[in-house]
Amino acid sequence: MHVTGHTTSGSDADPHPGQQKAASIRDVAQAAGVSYQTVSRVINGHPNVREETRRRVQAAIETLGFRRNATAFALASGVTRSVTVLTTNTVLHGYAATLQGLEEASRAAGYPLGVRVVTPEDDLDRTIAAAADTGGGLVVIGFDRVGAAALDRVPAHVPCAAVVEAPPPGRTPDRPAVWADDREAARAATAHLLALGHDTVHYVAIPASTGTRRSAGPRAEGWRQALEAAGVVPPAPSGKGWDAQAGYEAGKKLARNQDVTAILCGNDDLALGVLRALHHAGRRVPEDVSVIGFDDAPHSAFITPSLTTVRMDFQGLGRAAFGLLRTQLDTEQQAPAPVPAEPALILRESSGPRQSSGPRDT
Amino acid sequence: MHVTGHTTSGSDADPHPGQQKAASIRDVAQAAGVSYQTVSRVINGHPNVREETRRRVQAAIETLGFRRNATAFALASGVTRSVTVLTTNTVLHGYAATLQGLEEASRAAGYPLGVRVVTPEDDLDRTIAAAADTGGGLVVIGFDRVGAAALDRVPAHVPCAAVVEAPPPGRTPDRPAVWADDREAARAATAHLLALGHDTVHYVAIPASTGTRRSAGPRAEGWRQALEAAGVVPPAPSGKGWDAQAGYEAGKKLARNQDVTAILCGNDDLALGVLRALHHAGRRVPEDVSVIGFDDAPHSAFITPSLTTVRMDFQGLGRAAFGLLRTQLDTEQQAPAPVPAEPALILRESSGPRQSSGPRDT
DNA sequence: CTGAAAGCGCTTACAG
DNA sequence: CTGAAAGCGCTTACAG
Repeated sequence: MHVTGHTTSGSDADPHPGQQKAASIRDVAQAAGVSYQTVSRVINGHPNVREETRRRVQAAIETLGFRRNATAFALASGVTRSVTVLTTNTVLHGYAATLQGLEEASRAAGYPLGVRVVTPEDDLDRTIAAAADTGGGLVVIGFDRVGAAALDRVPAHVPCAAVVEAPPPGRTPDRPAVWADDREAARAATAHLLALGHDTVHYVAIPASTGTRRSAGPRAEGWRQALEAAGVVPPAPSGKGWDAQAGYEAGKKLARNQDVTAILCGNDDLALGVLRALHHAGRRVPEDVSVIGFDDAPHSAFITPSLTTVRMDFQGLGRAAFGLLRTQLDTEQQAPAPVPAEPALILRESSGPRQSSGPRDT
Repeated sequence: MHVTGHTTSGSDADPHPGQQKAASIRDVAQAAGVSYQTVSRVINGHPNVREETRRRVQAAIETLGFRRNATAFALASGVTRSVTVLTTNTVLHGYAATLQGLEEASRAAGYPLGVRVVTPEDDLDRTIAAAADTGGGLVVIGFDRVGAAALDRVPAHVPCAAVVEAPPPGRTPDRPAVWADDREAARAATAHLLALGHDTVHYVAIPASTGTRRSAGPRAEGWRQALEAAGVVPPAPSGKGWDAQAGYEAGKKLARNQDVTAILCGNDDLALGVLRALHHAGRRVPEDVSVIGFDDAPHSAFITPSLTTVRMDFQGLGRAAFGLLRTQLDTEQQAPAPVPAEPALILRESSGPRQSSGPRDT
């Protein structure tokens, strides 16, 4: 049964929630016997304040429990130290982990963090403007089409950093951005399966982040490159979505084809669905089919069979993106943004050598 | 390989990022040939404005791309429509899904949403004060000890709503709060296993949210009640953590005991670990052991065996909590907060009748 | 229906 | 080293 609590003080109509008003800079000044300007100097750490004066002001601040009004500060100074992240999703592993990294970094730096989800139905420009109105800067997560579109539409004067898929070789994003080399990681994962004796590797794709262009995304490209480098004609990729259900659909079809002995998936959720479909079809993993995922989501090490996958340092990307934004927001010298870890292939139970057992007679 | 992009306009030293200043209320007034006060009336939808005047102001607003400065509005009006959520975690299913619901609801209402993670190392009071300084209200996620402690320390004058575990029967939280009846859900899940013929049900617990009190949390209590109602002495609960690794540790021990034929877990991650441990020990699920989880995380339907679990409407809780906060922030009449769905037992492959096969001879 | 004044709580120059 | 003034962009009463 669902239940809701009551309101604390009962009355809905009372616009004055009791409690005295917060102390202002002038209250402190009066208590310390100085002008409020001097209080401003103290709370901003200005050098030119006599030691004893500073002490007196500090004492008054403590006593009154003064905290500088952030809104007034922002309005008067024109600086807003805050970040709002624009993303299409907050729960899928890649997004959630990136968000986690952003939160960590913003917390360490003392920046408030805002989050706004953008959906395909939204008026992108309105959403961006509203987020920018908050002051501070934007970090946009551009892993998918809508996210990438949002990034494209951020006005040039708005401080902004992005975390994106690996851009095409030689190309560099228009905006400050961070990414991991998932193209190379996909290539390496595919090459690994080939080296295991598989004739080819099938690919279950995540949706592309680019619009109508030729690109199918870095992961698909890396997969294709590895195949072509081995003289193998890439089979048609499948997959229409991000989640396990989409993986299941794609997996059902692949499972029917006895020639399929190795599958690379665009993320671990897809791989989970593929595994399930393979199980339903009675095909063993890794004996009959090898499966490799992407991202190393938390559950991937614990499912059975445990999932071979490419570990991605999304948290690191989030932290780095925050660093990139901060250099635009804060003129003071600051520690360089931490460097994310490289993607790494994690070998587990779901992949193995091609078994030369059964011939291709379905 | 990790790579970072460049900054857009090159120069780090340029404090003026080009672009003209945003239009103010006065700019609009001048363009429309009225006083800025009239502009204020128009943007606030005041009734007493001549239709033609309104139109002229609107036109000027469009032309200049005016957007009301949120900071100035907040300072002058004293109202801040924003929420910041205080949580100990953003990625575990229950937390992430609650956050998702909060984001949805805040977006629908046009409220900016902030997120701040609190850790045991933090000075709670400082963190809370900083979050409250942002203006607006707080929503605290009190599923665990640190979250519950944070909730306790929110000053009385700060608008605040919480999402918590089910409180002890008859007790009601000090603050406006929402919760689901997971006590009853745990009772029902346990009763279901008993009805399936299992002699007893073991419990792998999530950490308790209360401090040193007697309570082990509603889920543990519901489990215990169901056992006692059936005249079964509850075995000692296990589990020391939230994640699959903790479940694996607990599962290893339970797997050794051949008397164990049914296990209820405090969440799906723990259940995943338990499943893995059972697999390693060669005990089949559900033939030898039935396992039931809690929460219905996204992957639970796709693992093998698929997980019987209690579905929790965390998103609904998030939405409801936002509604509870909004009534404190906004005096205008508003639609009542949506009611979350009841917890529901979802039967899948991991649970089944007690097999009377082997006797208890280990 | 519309304008001129005062103020939200702070900061940034300007004077001593 | 410290104070008095003006202003950030808006709103809320007060006058017409």
